[in-house]
Order: sequence, then structure tokens, then C-alpha cells
Amino acid sequence: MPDEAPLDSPSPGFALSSLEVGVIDFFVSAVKVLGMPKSIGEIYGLLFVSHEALPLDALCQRLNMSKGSASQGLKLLRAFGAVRATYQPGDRRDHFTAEVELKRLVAGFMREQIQPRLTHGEERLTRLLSLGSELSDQASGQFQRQRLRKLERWSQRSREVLPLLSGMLE
Amino acid sequence: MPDEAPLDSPSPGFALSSLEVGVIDFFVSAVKVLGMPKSIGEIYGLLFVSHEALPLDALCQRLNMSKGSASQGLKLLRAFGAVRATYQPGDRRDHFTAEVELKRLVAGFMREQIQPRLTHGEERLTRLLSLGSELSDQASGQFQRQRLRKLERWSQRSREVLPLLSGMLE
DNA sequence: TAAATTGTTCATTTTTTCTTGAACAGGGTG
DNA sequence: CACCCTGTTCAAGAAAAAATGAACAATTTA
Repeated sequence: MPDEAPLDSPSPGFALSSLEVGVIDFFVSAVKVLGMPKSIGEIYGLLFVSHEALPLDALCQRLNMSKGSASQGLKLLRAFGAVRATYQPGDRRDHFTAEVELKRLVAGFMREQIQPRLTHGEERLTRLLSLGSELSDQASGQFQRQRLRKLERWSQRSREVLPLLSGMLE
Repeated sequence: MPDEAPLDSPSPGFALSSLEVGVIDFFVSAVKVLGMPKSIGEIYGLLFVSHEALPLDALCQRLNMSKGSASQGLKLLRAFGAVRATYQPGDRRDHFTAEVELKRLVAGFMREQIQPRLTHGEERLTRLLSLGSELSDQASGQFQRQRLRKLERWSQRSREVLPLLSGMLE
């Protein structure tokens, strides 16, 4: 029984190889940049380096993570389209694999995380604009109206530009 | 002395108008999306709606925020180029105003937050690649090498695409 | 030079977010 | 039906992040 991490990983269910640790670490940082919990990065990272599809309990064992975290993490990753469940004959458990097409990952992230917040921001802005129309014509009112217009322009810009980003990935 | 928020804000140093609260709220959400603390959004938001440049203690009073938070928040915002200190004749204190050009804000965010992490990721990846070259030629080694190549391509893509984003804002 | 003013730093406290683990629901299977 | 297997949910605990406030520079004023 190997106790130090080997370079290959011939034993799914056991200690992570140093390469696996490295890749997982990579995704943990990446995912933090995007404001998501570490567990998400761990799960995706392990699936990304794993040739075989892994069931939930394999993830728990190899990552040393509670069933609850793994379940919730997988749920989120599936919502993004970053992980898919595959059927494994003769096994009742779901097996998971990583989606590795960058374009899809970005699209999923946009759809699930960015768009909703953008929409929420726009609703908020609409409410602000109606407040703005009640402002006085004093210098301060003028100025604040101007700032609200600027916010409108920003909002419009992001509606235009962000979709292009997804498009640029092929 | 008005106790409920008036629509205009004739009294810097005192209660926020409901418009001001709305704008600040807007920026607090925005800033959370970017993974920054609420205080950053509060400070920027208030400066954004304020016609006059505000000194540190005005921010503390109006936002009900400690001097420490305000000081640290301003420091970060200045690093981004999101806030600038302006000279006010006959006043020893720094006075701050919001930079409102979207292009500059995005550029500052890229420079201070995105680029450093991207660079860090690339260093990490380089280390991974050298680990990868020691992998066996078994199926699992082959597969993992392939995944490392994919990571390389992702990394390259982001180096190409992200700068374009700043460029697209005029 | 002493006192006052302005702003920064950083250990501590507070708040927020994430993880855990136990209870539970929904199937299968004998 | 009773039992087991898989996965989900959610209250409670643990960990991480942010805010506070007091001590400390650095500068200015008297």
C-alpha cells in the first residue's frame, strides 16, 4: 500500500498522486477567483484529471470530503454544465465526468452566475431612475441625474460586451 | 434637522438621501460580484453620487464606517484607479472623487486583480507540466498528459481574450 | 517643542460563508 | 414488507473574510 503520492494514480479510491494534487490545487485557485467555494474546485479538478467517471462516494473518499459537500458541489457543477452524469452499466450509482470544453464552461458560468446578477442590477437601476426623475433642478439634482445616466450607459455596455466574450472562444 | 432621507442631499456629513442609498446599494452588489468587500462598494458608491470631493472622515460619518475600513478601502480603490485624491485649498485633508470612466475602471481591475492571479496560475501550470513529463506511457499517463495540454491551451486563450475585453470598451 | 490633526496599521472581534453529519426521501431488492 | 443503497437537505459547527478601534507614525500648527 503506497503511502506517499505516486505520480500515476493506479488506485482510484486512494491517496492522490502529486500530479492530481497539483491539478486540483490549480482549479481550487481558479474557482476562488470566480468566487466559488474550494470544494467546487476540488471536485472539478479531480474529475478533470480522472480518466474514469467517478461516483459520488469515490469523490468523498479521495478528496476527504463529506457526502453533503460533494452532493451540493456536483449539483452546482451540473447546473453550470461543468460536470455530467454518465450511465455505468451494472451500477446503480451516478458516475460523473468533467466537461472540458472551455466555451461551454464559460457559457454555463455566464448563464448561471453573471446573467442573473446583471438582470438584478438592471431592475435595481430602473427603480433608481424613477427616483431620479423626482430630483430637484438644483445643481446637485442635475449632477445626480447625470450620474444615473452614466449608470444606464454602463449597464447597456455590459449587455453588449459580455455576450461577445463567450462568442470569442471559437 | 431632517431625520428621514430626503431626495436631494443638501447636508454632506449627515443622513443619506434615498437616492444615495440606492446608488450605494447598487455598487455594493456590483462589488460583491467582483469578490470585494462591501465597504469598497459603499465608498465608491457614495463618491459616485457626490458632486463634491469628500475627505476620509466625511465618508466615515455618512457611511457609518470605521476610519480603518475607510482608509483601507480608499487605498485599494486608489490602487485600481477607481478613486483619486484631489487637492482642496485651505484644507490639510485629502479629498476623494470617483473615477467614472468605465474603461479605466476595467483596466485597473484587470491590472490589479486579474493579471496577478493569471500569472500565478501560469507559474503553477509550468510546474505541473514538468511533473507531467515524468508520467508513464500507460493509458492513464497519456490521458493526464492530454489534460495538461488542454490546460495550456486554456491558459493561452485567456491571455489572448481578456485583453481584448478592455479594448472593446471604446 | 508640545499639542493637535490626519491617516495608517494591525490584533481582536464580528460577520459571513463553507463544511459537516445526521436525518430523511426515494428507489431497488430479497 | 423490511432492508439496503444512493443521494439530498438542512441545522449546527468550523473556517475564512471583513470591520473595528486603539496604538502609532507623520505632519502641521501654536
